[in-house]
Amino acid sequence: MSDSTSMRRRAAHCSSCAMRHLCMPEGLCANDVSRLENIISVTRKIRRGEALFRAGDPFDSLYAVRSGSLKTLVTHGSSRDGGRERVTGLLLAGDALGLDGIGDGRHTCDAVALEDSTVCVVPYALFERMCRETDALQRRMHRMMSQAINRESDHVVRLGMLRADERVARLLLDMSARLARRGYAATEFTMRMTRDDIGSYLGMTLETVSRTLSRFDKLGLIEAHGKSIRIRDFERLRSI
Amino acid sequence: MSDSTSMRRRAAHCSSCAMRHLCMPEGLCANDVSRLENIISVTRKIRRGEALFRAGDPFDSLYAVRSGSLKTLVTHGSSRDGGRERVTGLLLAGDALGLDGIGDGRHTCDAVALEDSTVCVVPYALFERMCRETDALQRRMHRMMSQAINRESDHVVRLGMLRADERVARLLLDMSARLARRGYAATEFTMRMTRDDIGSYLGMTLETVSRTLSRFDKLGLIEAHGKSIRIRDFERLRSI
DNA sequence: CGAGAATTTGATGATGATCAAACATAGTGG
DNA sequence: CCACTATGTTTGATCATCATCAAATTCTCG
Repeated sequence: MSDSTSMRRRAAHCSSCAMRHLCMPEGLCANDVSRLENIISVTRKIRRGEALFRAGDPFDSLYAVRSGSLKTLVTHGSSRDGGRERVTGLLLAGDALGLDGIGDGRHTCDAVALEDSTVCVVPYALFERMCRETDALQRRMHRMMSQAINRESDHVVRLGMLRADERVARLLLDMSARLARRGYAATEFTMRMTRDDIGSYLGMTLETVSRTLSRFDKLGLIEAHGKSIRIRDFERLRSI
Repeated sequence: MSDSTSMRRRAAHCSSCAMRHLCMPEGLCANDVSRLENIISVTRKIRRGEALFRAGDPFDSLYAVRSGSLKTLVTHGSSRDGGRERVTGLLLAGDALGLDGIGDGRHTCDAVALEDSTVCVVPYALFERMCRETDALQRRMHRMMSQAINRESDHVVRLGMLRADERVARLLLDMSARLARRGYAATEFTMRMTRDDIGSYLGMTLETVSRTLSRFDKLGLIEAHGKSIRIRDFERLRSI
């Protein structure tokens, strides 16, 4: 563990926030919940721009975002542009991450903090064992992974058949909905990703992202000042 | 079950093909293997163009392709073009499918046969219970889902940052590699999807797919006669 | 405050979509 | 088995969208 990250025992905090999302203790008896809290008892801080893990790192834990936000990205070992990177995911508080590593025991993408963030660490070996013993937890795990698959496939659909302005509109609405679900304001939020990140995530250039946001602003759909976004007209944004 | 599909008990067949891929019996004792064979003992036939399941159908089984091939697609309940569909996956013999349904108990996409095909049916309730009892099987299940997530995210990357000809080249190489892994010829195969399906899968129009294949043919990279493809120059195809 | 990073905006051009029409192939019924 | 119709494929011509190049401006943070 580098000096730039710290580990702490925080069972109380974890169980009160991220764990509820990650593990959905519904159906777990008090005894199970306390065992689970024991497994998920370490918090890790990641400072803006730092990586929680990188592609190729050995996989040993899942994570749940406790505060802040992260992006996942793959570095495309490709043909001509030797190594452009591509943003594949945007994780907010409560989201689980690290599932990619289960496949071959190594992470397949980088996870980088978009702002100073904290995550709950879930040692996979322990978690897996507990899944086997507690059927509600196993069910929750399977559902979580299935939903991750569906999210990705939604994203594929969006990328493949929407125009640039439609993609941007969807992203804004998606952010809004996700934040609302977490109890934050749905109309006003901060896009932590740079225009470049957004472009990479949506499959377009940063200039097109910028132009699109400017246009939305002029049309009165949103108010965009740098990273801060305010949605003014959900209806028209949806109908784009 | 409609008359166009039939169900049969076929433990022997299933265990000898799809089950090996789906469940990777390594680490299972003889007793476990026989229990598993008992769970996966029904085969279902789907004729070309018919659906194994549709979005919205209640989820109760996973499937493993035993012969033939299928595509998965989502019908995009979208803004202006009221309901275009988008191909999200291409499944070959040995591939698992149906994982999308675990999330909310309903399938989120259609699975349609590209040719007359058969699948092994894996009742999920039984399978899930057995996962809980057999750790090797649970591990296999988790890895399978994780790999599904990674495959999708690869696809996202391809769609978002590759040009049309690069996407087509990747698809051909991907097909070739997957067939080779199954013991089929790597250089010569039949693309069961129509140009329209391919375009939908790769996020471009059928005309562009057709043009690209024609160009590859003229350049001596492949030989394309309708759906039959022969790869003539892997190196140059990779370097596109 | 100052330097590097990020953003905005403009001008231009290439890639791929769209429209259109000829052609091939496969499935169907006489 | 063949003709016929559906469906799928190829190819061409034109045009829109978005990428690229470039430069000015604003933001951020050390």
